[in-house]
Amino acid sequence: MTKKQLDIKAIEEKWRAYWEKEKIYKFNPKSKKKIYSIDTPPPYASSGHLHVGHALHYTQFEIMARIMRLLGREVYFPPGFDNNGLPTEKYVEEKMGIDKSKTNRAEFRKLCLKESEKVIKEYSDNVFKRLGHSYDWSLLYTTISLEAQRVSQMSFLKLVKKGDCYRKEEPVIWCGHHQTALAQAEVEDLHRTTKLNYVYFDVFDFKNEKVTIATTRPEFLPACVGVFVHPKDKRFKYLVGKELIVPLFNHKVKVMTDEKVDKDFGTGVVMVCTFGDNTDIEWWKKHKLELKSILNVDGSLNELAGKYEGLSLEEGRRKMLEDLEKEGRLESQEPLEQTVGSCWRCGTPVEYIVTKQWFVKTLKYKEELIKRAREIKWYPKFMRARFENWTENLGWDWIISRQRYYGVPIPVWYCEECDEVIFADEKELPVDPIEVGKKCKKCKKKARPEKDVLDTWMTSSNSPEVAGKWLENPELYKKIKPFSLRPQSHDIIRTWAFYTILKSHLLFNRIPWKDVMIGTYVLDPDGKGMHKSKGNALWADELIEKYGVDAFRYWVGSAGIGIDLPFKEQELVAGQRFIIKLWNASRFVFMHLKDFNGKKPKKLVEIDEWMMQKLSGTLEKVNGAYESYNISGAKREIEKFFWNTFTDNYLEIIKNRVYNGMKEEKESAQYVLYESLLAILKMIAPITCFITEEIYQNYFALREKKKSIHVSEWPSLDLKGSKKVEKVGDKFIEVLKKVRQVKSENKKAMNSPVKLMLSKEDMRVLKDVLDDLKSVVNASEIKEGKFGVDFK
RNA sequence: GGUCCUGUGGUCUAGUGGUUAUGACGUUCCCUUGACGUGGGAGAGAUCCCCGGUUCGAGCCCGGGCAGGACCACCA
Repeated sequence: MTKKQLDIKAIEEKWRAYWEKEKIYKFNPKSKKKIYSIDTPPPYASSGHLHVGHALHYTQFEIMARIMRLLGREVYFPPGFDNNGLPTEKYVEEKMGIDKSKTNRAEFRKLCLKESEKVIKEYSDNVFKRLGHSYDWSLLYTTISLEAQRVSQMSFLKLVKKGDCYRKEEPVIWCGHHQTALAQAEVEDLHRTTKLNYVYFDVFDFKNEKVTIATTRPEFLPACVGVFVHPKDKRFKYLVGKELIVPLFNHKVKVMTDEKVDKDFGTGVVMVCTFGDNTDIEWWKKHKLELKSILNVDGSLNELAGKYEGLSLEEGRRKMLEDLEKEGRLESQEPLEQTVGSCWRCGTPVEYIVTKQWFVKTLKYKEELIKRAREIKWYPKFMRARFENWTENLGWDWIISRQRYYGVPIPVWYCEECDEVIFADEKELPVDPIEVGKKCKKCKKKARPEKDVLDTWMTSSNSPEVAGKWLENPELYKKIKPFSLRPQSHDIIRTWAFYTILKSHLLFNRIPWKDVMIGTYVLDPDGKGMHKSKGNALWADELIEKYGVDAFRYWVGSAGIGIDLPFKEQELVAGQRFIIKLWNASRFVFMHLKDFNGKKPKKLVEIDEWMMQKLSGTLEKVNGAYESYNISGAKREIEKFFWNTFTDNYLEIIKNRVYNGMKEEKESAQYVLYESLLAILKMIAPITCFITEEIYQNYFALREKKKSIHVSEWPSLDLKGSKKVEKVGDKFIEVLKKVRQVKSENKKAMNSPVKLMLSKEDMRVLKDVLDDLKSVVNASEIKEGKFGVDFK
């Protein structure tokens, strides 16, 4: 027999092209099958270079799509790309070397769109198609498409109509670098060491009386609007109601009390500024303090900062500290570990400024949202706790307006005269208000278009509606909603999952999807998070180049859902071995199926029947694991069955029969070889999709008459298992193992000839399978007696 | 500070109150058998993080620790 080398790359290319040409994964809306729809996470379309964590995540639910197809569902699996928002803006600015604030919005958006298209093409080819992903490409969507904009704007208008969306002047979280408002979910912790400064304040009308206040943000002195002490703090009782003079700026502020003051922090006296932090906002609202906004939108100090105007906060702080020191007002400084909020994109510490923004009501729906989330099945279950934890702790309504250039425009105009808000008509969506003139209905004056855009989550939260063509094809949408599955990673439960559940609840009064599957989070081999900046990120394309896609997918298949997984290259080696083994086992099987008549024999040889029983049991277990998103559990079962039962044992047992056996015994083995190999291929096909297709097409396709193994049906074996056969087979394997052990102990080859002695009991059990036993252990005879292996 | 997850041979991992505690990688020894040496067989290697408790019986359930991780909150 000539060695047939496996050319993995050629196989991958061949079937990739075939699947695309034959539209194997096309969704058929007329199908009678139950629909399984996937609300895919649209990746940011950036470069085609993908790190293993992402590649694993996307492949993980892609495997689910294949599984559901195999289990008889009509799978709706649209690919999507997110090219809406800051990352795209930044990418275009950097690549083109332009400053977006110096171009006009329409032009900049055009550039972004053009760039996105290129990137999407690159990404689709180099990543998704390369990895063998089974999307229906005719359903491709992007978050910046006109249709996505329409959905996003429509959802906005509907929420406004329902009274769940409002515009209000509020302090908002602000990124000075990006010059935009941020949502709570976009803020990340930044640990740093700063200085706690002890500063003297004079007490008004109290000669020589001074109060020391500890502050980490002296640059906010011009915005100081009040001073607080704890109501039960005896040290400062005398101060309450008096006024202090703010150093450097000399305006007076009142001393008040609040329970929230920590007596033991600093000096126990706190200044409130508008706004240095969250507590400032809380006290400002609660005690109805004056508003002194000292920040420009770029984070620099404005005219209220007097001679410090125009300085950045950092510079302002330095200057003010210098001046405080000169005046002898800086008593001391001490280092302080603190955590501040920062922009998740650029790391700039966030500030708070007061502007008019659009909000979606969320706080009043907390409880309802938690109830909704309980209607959804979470895989793994404990991930729901993250959602509940986040929802319970929410402190702000969702701010949806962003001061950015590129994004979905907010479809409103404001009357210059009466400040009346003019909303777009549902029929004219999508609309960019900048490009459309509107007049105020009341005063007939020209209206000013809104320049802000919607938070990108405003669109992403309607991914089921975009992917499912809510407005474009309502008939279709009706069929596939609610979606069957939302696959996503755990770090965006508080954003993507949260906002999607919120939007679905508000717009449709139902859940967006039935199941949520949280993907595996990949760590580096030492168990640390992978980051480009840390230099420990591993690239999927390099691994695929080295081991092949199937080996990579094999590794993906071994990952448990919702847990962290340190990357081990070793797993890819194991995958490679598995693929080669599968290939060789198949070659062996086909060698002996050349004259197979394709019929099920009237009677199977006992060991063959046992094999079919084992197969049937495996199919059942794998089916159950697959249905509950337990890919790794299923994979373990398949592997155990394939490697252990099928190749190591069964193939060895029937060897002699298929080479030299009588017609009936050979036909029995042929039938079982055919059925069990086909079943193995199908079971593992969702994971290693290329090699299984290759093997299927080489032999099975002719008889099975399906275009691809990936649109074939789950094997159904009509079997009546008998306890007796099971017992015989298991005993057979037990004896086989014992003989192998003796041979190994005696340093003999596995095919060395022996004479075998079996106990009376074993003889009785094995009486119908002695021929197979004889051939597999190469025994010239089997006699009754005390168990023994004789090498003479 | 709150919530959640995870601690099982050297490494990774399965484990659903009763298993000689699963498998893989590594390691040692043997076998160039007619699919495969990228193979086959055998072996060594585990006080199941610690301390209590429930139970006839705990890796698994409960309580308390310890360690690692994630998410969130607070920080004047």
